[in-house]
Amino acid sequence: MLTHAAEDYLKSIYKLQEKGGKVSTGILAEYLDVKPASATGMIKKLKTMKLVRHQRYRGVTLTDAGKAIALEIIRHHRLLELYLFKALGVPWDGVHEEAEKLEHVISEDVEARMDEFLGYPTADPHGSPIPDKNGVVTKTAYIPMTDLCAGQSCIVAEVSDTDSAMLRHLGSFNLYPGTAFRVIEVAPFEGPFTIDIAGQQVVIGREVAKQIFVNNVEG
Amino acid sequence: MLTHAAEDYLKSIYKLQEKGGKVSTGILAEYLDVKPASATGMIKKLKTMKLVRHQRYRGVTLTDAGKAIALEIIRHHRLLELYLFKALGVPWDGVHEEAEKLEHVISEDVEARMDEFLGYPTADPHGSPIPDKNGVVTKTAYIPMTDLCAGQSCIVAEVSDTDSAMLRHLGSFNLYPGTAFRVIEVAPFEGPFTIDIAGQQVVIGREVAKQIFVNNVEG
DNA sequence: TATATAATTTAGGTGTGCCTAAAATAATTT
DNA sequence: AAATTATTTTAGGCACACCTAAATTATATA
Repeated sequence: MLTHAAEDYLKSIYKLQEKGGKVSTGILAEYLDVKPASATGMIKKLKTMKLVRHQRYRGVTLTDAGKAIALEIIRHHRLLELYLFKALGVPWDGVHEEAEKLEHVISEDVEARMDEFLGYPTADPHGSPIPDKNGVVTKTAYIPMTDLCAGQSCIVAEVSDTDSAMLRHLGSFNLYPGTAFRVIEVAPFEGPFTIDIAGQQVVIGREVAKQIFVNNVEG
Repeated sequence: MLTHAAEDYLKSIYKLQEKGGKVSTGILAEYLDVKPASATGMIKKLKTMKLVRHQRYRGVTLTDAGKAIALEIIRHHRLLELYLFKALGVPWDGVHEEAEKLEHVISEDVEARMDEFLGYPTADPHGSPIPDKNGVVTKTAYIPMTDLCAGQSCIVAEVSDTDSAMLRHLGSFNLYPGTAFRVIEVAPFEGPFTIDIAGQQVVIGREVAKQIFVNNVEG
């Protein structure tokens, strides 16, 4: 069995390589809030286990074995998030933190039971896809909210799950995956978005909008 | 926050001192499957944190602070066992192992939600009492099954939770806390018990009987 | 091309929790 | 009381996952 830290590294490498191919030690270290030297050390360890490929100064990539483990951990995480949300009513801005600890500890048996209870779901409370038992992820190309123009309407598909204060903020006006809204105005010079959610007008800043991805864009 | 290992030590000291007052380093080490020298090391650490009292060669005891933490961990453990059993259908011979890992990781918030879901229960699937939020345990003096005589009937109150093979065995003839049975025969010279469970005759050996505690003895 | 800057790796160190082997202490037996 | 046995403690080590500081290597700028 791998250590928790090793699992976290694999998961992080997977996420970073999704948007950018090879992952540099520095980026990885920053993502994990760890010094680059620590990341180098773990990369070496993972390399001896044949879970990553690595060339000095050229970044890391996951091997198939490494990717399989990363996807398993991500599956644990997202199923847990959804379970905590639906079965225990944990608010959506709290599930990430909780799942972060549980994901390393839950057995395959308990995971399968949660999966069954939830009816074999495909997305977590933030809209991120849940890999299936075999590690297959169905990823859809969502549109960044920042690409929207005034007059367009859409449905929220996915929201970044890392910043719980932002999630509380979005929750306060019911902006969840599945929620529909229409863009009323986009202020010039990288300004904020004014949108209409079920008749309510809400202003959303650029930084927040960057974390929101949408679907079914019309108009 | 304490380390997982430290929490396990506190929990073990609590359980051992329940039946025997002061706990020797050797007994503690054996219970935790660790060398005595390792136990000495942890005891020293816990002493500097004022969680235990210790005199060389005279054993350890928990301080009030240490006891409070031990009871909190035990509460986590037993609530988790019951939750896994009732909400997710994990078989009773598997919940102990699973809870052992989860107890160190679950938040107070999730625990409170499980407690609410379960209707503020007072015993886990093995009949062990669940301490309340303030660390108060209502312990009842149960009777060891080995004290029973032929002709007596009773209700199962509690069963040791550590040996999962034995739990599977007991489960196979529906011997759970709450199950009623009547002693038909006790073989002489420390022999086995023959009992009647809902019309079925079952033979239970001494070693197994030692792990069973009963209630409401009649006849 | 030489030099400055940034990224990466090496080297050495910390705290935790475990280990073994040997020494010290206490309890038990003769 | 002395010797044996068992328990407990000390001493020294190991693996893990992190750290800082310095050296190396690559990239960008003058």
